[in-house]
Amino acid sequence: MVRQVEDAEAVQEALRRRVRADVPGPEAVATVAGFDVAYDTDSDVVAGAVVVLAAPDWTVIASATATGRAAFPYVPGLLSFREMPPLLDAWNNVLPQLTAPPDLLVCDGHGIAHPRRFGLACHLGVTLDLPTIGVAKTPFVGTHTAPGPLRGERTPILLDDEPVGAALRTRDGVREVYLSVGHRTNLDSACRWVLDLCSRYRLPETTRAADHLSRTALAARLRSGSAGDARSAGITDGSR
DNA sequence: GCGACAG
DNA sequence: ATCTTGTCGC
Repeated sequence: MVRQVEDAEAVQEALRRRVRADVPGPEAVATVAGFDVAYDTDSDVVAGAVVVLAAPDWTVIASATATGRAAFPYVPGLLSFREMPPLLDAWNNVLPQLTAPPDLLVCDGHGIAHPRRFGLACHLGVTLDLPTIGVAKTPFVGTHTAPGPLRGERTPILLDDEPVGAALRTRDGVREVYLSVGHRTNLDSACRWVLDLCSRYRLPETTRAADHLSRTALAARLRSGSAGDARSAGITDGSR
């Protein structure tokens, strides 16, 4: 497993140079995709989910899941190697439902706020070559002070004296979220769109919908035994 | 050397 | 991530 870790870190070092974290973000966002993975710790079964929401009210217009077995352990700093396989499978399942790629991707976890500046959001963004933001529920690396209590207030997350993300208050009085650029956008734009996605709850609608779907898919997969049918193959119908 | 450590 | 009861608040 030591070897597995060293290889993964080498892959990160190689791919990190493709990350674009200081470029203009999407001007307009017609559709945004949310990504999440649910786990069954006993069986090692995982379920990845992708949801696509449409502006301006972020209604779910498409979604898909994919289930499988975790092929990589959870190692802090190497989360993407655990979550990318189910997420890419779910992505491939949702693509046929779309007429155009989403303008923005939002995933659970960090982007460049990462020990090697290459968190899950970077890996996903670089792989799919689309604007991507990482939104995490807890800090990972760097330091920050508490932002003010009102929606929209934010403070920088500093790592080696560099701003790599923001602690952002998405609703008045709630605990902040920790966001960072994944790929092809910048911090201001990322904060702007995350706030737009948080009109009712602390977490973005993308995260909530993807989280719900991944849990549902995992439960369904655990309920209906072995591989072979459409569900265990990961083929799920999109909403509409 | 000793902890901390996204999900 | 996941395991879990009650409880506070809109």
